[in-house]
Order: sequence, then structure tokens, then C-alpha cells
Amino acid sequence: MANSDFSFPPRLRLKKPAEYQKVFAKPVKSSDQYFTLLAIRNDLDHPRLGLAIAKKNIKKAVHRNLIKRTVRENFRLQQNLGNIDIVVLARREAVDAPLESLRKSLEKHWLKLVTRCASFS
RNA sequence: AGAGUUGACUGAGCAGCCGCUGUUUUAUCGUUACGGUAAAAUGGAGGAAAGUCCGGGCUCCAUUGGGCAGGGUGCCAGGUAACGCCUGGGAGGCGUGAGCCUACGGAAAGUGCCGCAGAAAAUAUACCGCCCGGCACCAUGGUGUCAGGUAAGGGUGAAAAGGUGCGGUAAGAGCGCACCGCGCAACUGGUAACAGAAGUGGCAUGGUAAACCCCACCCGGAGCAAGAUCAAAUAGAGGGACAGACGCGUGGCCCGCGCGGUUCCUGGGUAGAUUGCUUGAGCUGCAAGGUGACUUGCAGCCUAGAUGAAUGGCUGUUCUCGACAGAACCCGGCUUACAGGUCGACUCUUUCU
Repeated sequence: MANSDFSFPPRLRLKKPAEYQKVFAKPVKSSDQYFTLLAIRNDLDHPRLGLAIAKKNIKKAVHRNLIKRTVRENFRLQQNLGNIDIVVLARREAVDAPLESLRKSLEKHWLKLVTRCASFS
């Protein structure tokens, strides 16, 4: 499939607990006040996204959903990331932040992780 | 018109593009059941989805029946699958009123508790008082003391053992009477809670049961990560078939016997997958019964089903510029949060006709 498709089918997601464990084991990190992103190279020809929005940090279900959607949407539009697995963790400040600044933050993270993973391997 | 009470509804709209997910259809690939991919059509959060406070369905476990313990409920009747819910009624309280609120069973079964004040807080052993009598002294009234009779008056308290008046008395006292209050209550109305009440008692039962307790009724436990199915791996088990060549043990040796081989089946159940998963105490309309909650009949409809977890993003546009908030097995309630808007019924005040 082509990267310019902008679709988000199930195979671009992390599904199993084992896959999450792999990323948490020895990741490349990138973080700011809103998010912490963990990444690792995979053996596939496309990136995969996993979300870990803790109830402890984001109390209301509505806010958790909102953040998940924002991250997914942003990932969907930025799919020329290569073969890495990414897990996004939300931090407490992300609740009150405007969506526009969340997006800007994410776009920086994608670029950072791509270059770091490339140099790491 | 203003102020208010109450019941119900609603919870921004429209268009385009890009996504996610369920279902259906078509095309295509794989040998079929079926699965993958693509396209099209169509469905896709709430009134509270929330808190998890009750009740039930469903599932597994336990279970002859009953009792004890423990927990819950608590005016009466009805509704319901059931309820701590709802409806109607009663009683008490609040409000001018429409209406609203109430853990609203039992204190003469027993036990406990009732601060401060006060003599006394429940067995009245009566503090100051009041009164009769005996004795002593002064002299016909008082003082002291002893033995009694009292609860009218004083003072304390949230509360002091019916209230007021008259009679009565040594002083008093339901001691007697009238009225009021209270207890019991024939009888009457009501399914009942309860209401009314002839009469009667002579006043007896202070409060507290969200203190123990008594009475009546109800309750087995755990929960969809329940449970069911498929099933790599791994440990060990049972059976069959093949080979009957070989090794080890027994034995001096052969036969024999035991262990070891390969493969299949049964069984086992971890990772994982599938299922449970949405047609249901369902919704809408009409009719009938009922004061009502609700029930019955007929007709029509299918209205989220995700599983690292969908219902979103961007752009334009309109308006009154948008609150609380996100399904996770499913229902019935309760409670809590909530910008605004709509409709009905009723009450009070003012004005006009």
C-alpha cells in the first residue's frame, strides 16, 4: 500500500500486550509537557501506533477519547514515518491544552523519532 | 403582566472532503464450508451512557427440609419479574396558596441512658414552706424541739407526675363538681392505615428504639476477567498400529519376560482465537379496563455492539455561539452533574373588561 493513502486500517495499530511490552523494553524516547512517546524499529514495512492514556493522568473518559482521537488523526495524516512502532503516553497537562498545540507537539515528535530511530539502528 | 408550583420534552443545524467500525449486496482471489481484498448502500453514545446505592434476568458453584446467626426493610392498600422504586390513601409538619417534606411499627417484655441546674429526672424517703398535736419557755400569740399530715405557693430546668374555677379541709389533695385535656372504648364509616364517637376511668403510661432490644416480612454465594467452544507449546498418562532389525537388564546361552523406537488416536488444557454480544420484562401507534402506577389486546418497527477498544478531523455557512458529560452482558429504579430552549396544568398578587 502507498503512504499517501491516509487511511488507518487495523494493521497500523499495536494490538497485543506482547507488542506493547516490546516497545516499553528499550525504547527511544521523546517527551514534552503534553506527551511522552516511546519508539522502536520493527520488521515490517510500515509504522504502527499504540495508545496508552492512563486513567490516573486523564481522569474523564471524554477527555481520554478526545486525546486518543487527536493522536490517531495526526498519525493518520503523517504516515511517512518508516518502520517504527510508537506508543504515545499522555501527561496530565494534555487535558487543558488546546487541540492546536497538541497537534504541533505531535508533529515535532514524529520527526524527532524518525531521525533518532534511523541513527539508533 | 409579574412572582411561583408542578408534569413532560429537547440537549445547535446544514453542505462538501478525508478517516474508523457493524451489517447487507456485488466483484475478485484461495479447492468448498468459509476467509482475505476492493467498491457501493446503510446503521453507529446519553438524559444522565456517570456514581455503583438497591432490585431482577443470565451464567457457574452449593443446595431434602427447617432452624440459629448475620444483614435489610418498617403507616395502609395497590402496581411490578423484583425493589430500599412507583401510584393512591391516612397521620404529622411547613407554606396565603398551587403544593412540598417525613427511618411514620412497638416505650404497661426487659435492660440501659437522660449533661448543667435543681430537694427530686422516675420507687418521689420533699429543699424553702403550710398545718394539727405533745413537751419546754415567755404569756394566750410567738420561739425552740419531737412525732406526724401535706404538695397549694417559691425557686431550677427542654421537661417536675393533668389545667382553670368553685366547693371542701387543720392545712391540703380528682377528695367532690363543672368545663377543657388525657386514657380505655361499645358502636358507625372504611379492604386497611385511620377517622368519628355513646359511655366510662378519676388521671394511672416523662423522654430516648438513627441505645440494646421486641414484633412482622424479605435475603444461599460469586460474578461476563461469569461461563462455553477451538487449541500451538509443555509435563506426564491410557490405548492401537508398524517394526519385529537393534541396544540394555534378567540369565552360562537360546526362547521368553521387562525397559527403550516410529506413528496415530484418546485425554489434558497454557499462550492465543472464537463465542457469550444484543430480539428485549423492547419501541411506536390505536383500542379497552383502572382515580392512578399499570395491565390486556391488535397492528407496525428493528433502533450501537467496539475488544488496546469505533461514532472523529478539516473547510465553508447560519443562529440565540452550544452545559454536564463517552456504551463495554442486559434491563427496572434511586442519587448526583447540567448552558440554554419548548409545551401543558395549576396557584398568588396587581391592572383592565
